[in-house]
Amino acid sequence: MATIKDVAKLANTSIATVSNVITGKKFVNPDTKAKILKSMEDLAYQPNFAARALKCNKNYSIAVILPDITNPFFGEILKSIQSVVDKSNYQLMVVDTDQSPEKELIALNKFISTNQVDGIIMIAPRLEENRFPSNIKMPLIIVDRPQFKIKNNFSFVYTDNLRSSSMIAQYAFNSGYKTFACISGPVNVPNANIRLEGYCDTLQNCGISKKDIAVIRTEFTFEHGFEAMSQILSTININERLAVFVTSDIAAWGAIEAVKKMGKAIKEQVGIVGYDDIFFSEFLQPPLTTFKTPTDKIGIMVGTMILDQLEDPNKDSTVIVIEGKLKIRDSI
Amino acid sequence: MATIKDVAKLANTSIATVSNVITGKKFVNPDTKAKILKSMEDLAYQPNFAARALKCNKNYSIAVILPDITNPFFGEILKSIQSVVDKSNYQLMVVDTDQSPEKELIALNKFISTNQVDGIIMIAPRLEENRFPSNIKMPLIIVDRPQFKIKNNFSFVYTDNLRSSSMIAQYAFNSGYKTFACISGPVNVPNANIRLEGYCDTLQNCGISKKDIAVIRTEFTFEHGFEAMSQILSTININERLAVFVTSDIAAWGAIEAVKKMGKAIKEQVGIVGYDDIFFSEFLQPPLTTFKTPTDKIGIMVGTMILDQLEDPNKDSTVIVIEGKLKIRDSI
DNA sequence: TAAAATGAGTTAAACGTTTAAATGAAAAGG
DNA sequence: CCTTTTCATTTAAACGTTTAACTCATTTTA
Repeated sequence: MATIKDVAKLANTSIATVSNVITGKKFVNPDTKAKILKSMEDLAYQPNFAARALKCNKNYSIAVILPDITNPFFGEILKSIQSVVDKSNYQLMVVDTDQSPEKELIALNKFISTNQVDGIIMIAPRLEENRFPSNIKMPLIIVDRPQFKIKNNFSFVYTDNLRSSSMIAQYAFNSGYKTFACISGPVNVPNANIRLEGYCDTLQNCGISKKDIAVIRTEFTFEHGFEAMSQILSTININERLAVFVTSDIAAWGAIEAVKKMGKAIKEQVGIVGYDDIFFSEFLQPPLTTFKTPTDKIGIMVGTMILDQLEDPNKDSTVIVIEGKLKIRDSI
Repeated sequence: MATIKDVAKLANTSIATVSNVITGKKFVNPDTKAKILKSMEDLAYQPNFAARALKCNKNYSIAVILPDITNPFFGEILKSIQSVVDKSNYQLMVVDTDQSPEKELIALNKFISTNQVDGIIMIAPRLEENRFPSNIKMPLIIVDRPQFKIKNNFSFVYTDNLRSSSMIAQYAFNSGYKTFACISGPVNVPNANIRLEGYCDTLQNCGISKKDIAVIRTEFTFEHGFEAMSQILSTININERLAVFVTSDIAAWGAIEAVKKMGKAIKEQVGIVGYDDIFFSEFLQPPLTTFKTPTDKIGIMVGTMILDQLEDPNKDSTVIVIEGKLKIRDSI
């Protein structure tokens, strides 16, 4: 592997001048520059990453910590982040934490202390606010989770889950449903709590008593959605139309299949509304009404923000709320 | 950030001795060692990644280049690779190439020349054999794609797609289907070609003429599967039971929905068999018969192999063929 | 008892960059 | 015509490690 030294020798200049043409931070005589460029070309020279990182205290790497790469929702955000980061010379290091807050913390601490990355993006972390290290010196963006209450210098990019679940409740109520249920995610997922809250509060404003709303907390999977829905149907006596807000599309799909299996009619008897709008939601039978979290916009925002912050280290952290959209299809 | 120098000063030793306890390559007096360990603890010392990388010519990073992170199939493999790499002190750099051979080549060349990674894993690359750079000095593992014909020093981990699609054909034939079709992937995906080949060859051995097998080549998506299946149904006159091999589960799902929409009965009139066995295949209506590519085994194998090769640089490259399994469910 | 071997630790060079400070030739100023 | 300024380039230090070569005290060997 050719080094800057080899280039300098071949071009008959000093290392410093070669460095100057590489970084472009100083003027160098066009002739000299051409000679150096040619030498670099000839030797297929590529600057050594580690040397540069050591000297500049910059690794041109960004960590992305996410709960489950198998979930297309996170995949879409990651892909969208990459689409903007690709245009810079940063690389993404990806860590799948298997939905474990402990693994999130381990990964976070590792990246903070070893300085192998220049910035960190955490997508939908489950770690409790007060367990986040307070001495984080590099840009940290928290995605798909609302701004923390406790003091910090993190950036946030998220959709307003309170508002969206309120819209969902309102839509269900307006569609003539009389009884209501909610199958929400695990209690350690902040957004699962917020969605439940927004749904219930709004229904209450519509005159539905909170204690009449059946609530199940469970994981975001097909099986758990199926299971929870079965349980609701076997518990509740549906005399009137029942609306169920399932706070993730994948679980909503499970719920739909459970309803079908019990021989009930979707929409006529039991309405289902999901959350996220992942790629298959429009293909379900019936197509799932759900709230779209715009993964593409989020990713682009996050990518742009972190590059900005890396560019200008004393740029302030920011909080961005992105607008989602209720996708009305045919399940409620 | 504390450096090795600070640790040495606090422990009242030389930096070399500190380095010796860090690397563990030389014996150091237990007392001294304890003192140093304590100092490291007190200063929350973490070795600087870049310095180490520069000196040792090792970055403790592995690149993973894959076509589409949004596809759970690739996500599962990645996750499984990570599960083993996590136990070492390597990190994964992930690049999504958007199914573009050009982007694959760009990413590959970048990683080869900048030495920011110590090894490369390519999952299901579409790049033509002869376009792979020949001067790759680091371990390269190619996953889910058969061994190249041309000379190289790459490792391969894959399932025998010829054999599995042969099994599929045989199963379809034995199940009493009389007419046959195949909806396979893009022509630049080697496995799509192989699956088609295995299917057709085996049917031919069963006495089905190749020219009687309807073939459509299209992308691996729900929409394309739906589209292709609709086309087949509107073209072919089904007097006898039709078996369709759709070479990816996601497209197979689309195909199922198309059959339903046309008012035909799955299995009785049109049988569908998929490929991959991704997470939702068992939940489809009817549950999809498909060939399971064991993403977990593959990932573990790949992770183990690359760590082995990084450990011992003059270890030979290897070729591993992993056994998959026909998952018989209810769609054919 | 002198010479050789061992053991634990230190010194200093090296990895490949960037960059502040130094150089020295040419241009501008008085 | 000598002094100052400007400009392109070079010299050398620095980033934080690892490691080969060295040191020096202690133990072993003959």
